[in-house]
Amino acid sequence: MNVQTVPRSERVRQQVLTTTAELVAEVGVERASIDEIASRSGVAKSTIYRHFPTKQVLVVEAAQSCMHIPVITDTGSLRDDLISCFSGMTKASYEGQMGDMMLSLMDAAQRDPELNRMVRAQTDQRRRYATNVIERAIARGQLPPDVDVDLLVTLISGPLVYTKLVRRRRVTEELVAAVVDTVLAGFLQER
Amino acid sequence: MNVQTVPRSERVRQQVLTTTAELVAEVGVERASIDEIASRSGVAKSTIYRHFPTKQVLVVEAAQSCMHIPVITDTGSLRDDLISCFSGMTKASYEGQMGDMMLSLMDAAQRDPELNRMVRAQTDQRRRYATNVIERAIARGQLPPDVDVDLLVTLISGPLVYTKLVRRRRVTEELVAAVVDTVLAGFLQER
DNA sequence: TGCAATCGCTACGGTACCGTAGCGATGGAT
DNA sequence: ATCCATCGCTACGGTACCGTAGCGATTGCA
Repeated sequence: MNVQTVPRSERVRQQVLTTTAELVAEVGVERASIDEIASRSGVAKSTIYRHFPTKQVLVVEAAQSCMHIPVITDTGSLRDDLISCFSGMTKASYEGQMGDMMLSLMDAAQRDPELNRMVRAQTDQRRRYATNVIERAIARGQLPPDVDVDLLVTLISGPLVYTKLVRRRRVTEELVAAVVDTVLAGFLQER
Repeated sequence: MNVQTVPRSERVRQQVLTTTAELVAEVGVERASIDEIASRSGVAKSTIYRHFPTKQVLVVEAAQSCMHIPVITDTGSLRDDLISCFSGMTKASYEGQMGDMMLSLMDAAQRDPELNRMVRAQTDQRRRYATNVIERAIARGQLPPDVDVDLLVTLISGPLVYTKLVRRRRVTEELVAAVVDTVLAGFLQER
């Protein structure tokens, strides 16, 4: 059917990865067992071990496979770019499957060096996106050059993450806008 | 030695609870086993089951046993009260043992109704403390009466929780002050 | 000092999971 | 149509954990 034939091996591999992500989202990293992944995915356990040497590796790859990259805009308006940036990151990190996996991944990362590197890399990447947006605004003179960029990023990221992971509420576009507006107002006034 | 003799039963019970908290802080809820708690605490496994019917109950009680209540001040200064309030809550919830337990507790709470009730009760309690401080300030006319209290609490709590749980950095008194100052500045200017 | 409650110890049955192995079946490229 | 890589299936050894049971030892109060 496909003009571009997908290798059988790759199909199986993807099936295992998506099933793993589903199960981790449901029951967490620790309670997600290879046996369950096997029976759910229809892929034999032995086949899973032919693709992934261990459960840790499988979980890490599964998590990576469903991390989307947010789109970064450059409209010239700091406010709009920030809202767009953080809305995108929220969708990518805290909605759907990824949202259900996040807490368990972060917990497991406290004890699994491999997972830890992945989670931290992801966090740093997110912060870098925001930092870039802010530094462009500084270059345009929309923010004073001595602004505490790190604090600014934390002040915006924090409430969104907190709303999702601690309060377990949806992070709406309105919330993102309210957070950005209030924080920017605070930063612009304070000096 | 003690004038007030502590019942033997109570000593053992406390020993089990503190050991459980320690182990959960180390390896998380899922990997904390009764056998390990028994050998670490020096309390026999059979004795543990004489006190706690199941592991879930034990974990819940252990977590509750090391939740401290922050002291709430009322100095008349909104800024100072907020800083004091959130510094206290940070110490109580995100430092020491509790800090190491938090992520795993929140993750486990996603699947354990008992734990979930406890974590949410704790979160709500924290928010109520902050809400009270803010409403006192509104009564004093230090904030406009139509302030979005919920958003304000989220804007302050969020960055602190994010700093601790996601970035895994210490929440310093300076950070609390910087967050409170910036957020308050944003709220006071915005109208 | 005696007695009843409580404890520690050891062992057990049952379950769930990990990761491996062997073998027959399948499927897709040639 | 053939053939080799890949798969599914079943079974296994080993480990870890849960929660229970029985019994002898200890503790602390009377």
